[in-house]
Amino acid sequence: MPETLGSRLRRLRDARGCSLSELARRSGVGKGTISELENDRRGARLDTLFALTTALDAPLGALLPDESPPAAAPARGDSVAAVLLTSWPLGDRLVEVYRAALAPAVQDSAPHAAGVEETVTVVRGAVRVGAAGRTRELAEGDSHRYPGDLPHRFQALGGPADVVLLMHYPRRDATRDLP
Amino acid sequence: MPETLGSRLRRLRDARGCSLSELARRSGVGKGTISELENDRRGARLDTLFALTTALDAPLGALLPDESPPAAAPARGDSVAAVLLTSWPLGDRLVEVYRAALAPAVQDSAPHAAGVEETVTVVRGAVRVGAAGRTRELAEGDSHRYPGDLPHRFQALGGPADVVLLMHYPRRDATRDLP
DNA sequence: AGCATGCGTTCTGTTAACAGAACGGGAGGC
DNA sequence: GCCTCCCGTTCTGTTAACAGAACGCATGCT
Repeated sequence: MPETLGSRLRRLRDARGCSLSELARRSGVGKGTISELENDRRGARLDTLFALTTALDAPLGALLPDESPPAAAPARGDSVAAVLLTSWPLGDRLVEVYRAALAPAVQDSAPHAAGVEETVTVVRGAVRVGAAGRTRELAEGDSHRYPGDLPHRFQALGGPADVVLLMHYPRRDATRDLP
Repeated sequence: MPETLGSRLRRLRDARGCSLSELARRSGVGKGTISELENDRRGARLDTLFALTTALDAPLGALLPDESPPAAAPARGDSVAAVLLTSWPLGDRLVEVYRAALAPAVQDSAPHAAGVEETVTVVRGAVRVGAAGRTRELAEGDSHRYPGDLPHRFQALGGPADVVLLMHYPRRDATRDLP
């Protein structure tokens, strides 16, 4: 039986020893709504879920598919499998942290939006990475930063490698395009 | 401006260099829907958010209020607040990735177990960090690696700073003391 | 100039999520 | 027995999220 939103909600409510009617009272959400949510007879709006989890003193994530990184579709690439660990806004910018596994084959990457910077830190193995024509060879523990708005390339050397990839996105104005 | 769902969605989309129309095409969500979501003119259903984050290759959490759910309680020193993002075993070793916020005050750290290495990458601000007597000054985007089994020191320069911290433990049973 | 293409916003009709009322059922009290 | 509470489900009318079309505004191309 696949873990559905309704089952998670019911389990959470039961765990709190809270009746459906009482949850309706405390959360301000209608009884019928909760009943049909628990039986997967309808979808939910975000504000509804938020009202429910708040009343149950649980984080919103308690109702969501155990997404976290693993379920989040790994970024594509023939020889790169990247999983987003976290992202957070810093003022008007965005920072993302990936864990990535590199296969020995060469992986070329198209340029990203203007102003993006990437930083790679090798956790296992050795890699050659960087902007096209300016790649660097990194051993375990080494880091390299390069512009992400130019074509760039990943390549593990002598076996698979693991890296941590930091993406640094700039302000949302620049729209320069590339040759 | 207090970080709304619409702003997070727009930032995420911009970060991917994806136009609103293209996101509509890829996700199957109507253009009008996305436009009004980004301008906070309506709330969203969960399935809609899922379709959008999937098309953007991001976890659902990227759109939700920053409740930093899965991670353990922050480890803290006087001027360092670190949150474990992920850890994974590599053979007989262990790698941990932290996101850490540094206050301007100096934070000295006792040596860790022998063989531990740390790598710091600055995400915002500037820091001085490294083994005692051999610290380095890092600007935004810079990285520095140093031995964790010697006394070392963190210090944000000229305001609070954010860093990503990689811990490389030689043995798997090493404890997560920080920093 | 004119026409095309792509962008983001606003408009329009449909559908479904919602609150609350009505319903049926089990557990106690007297 | 009957009455009363509370439970969870189902029904009913309202409201708003939605898809898609229509719109206005840029930029580019001949």
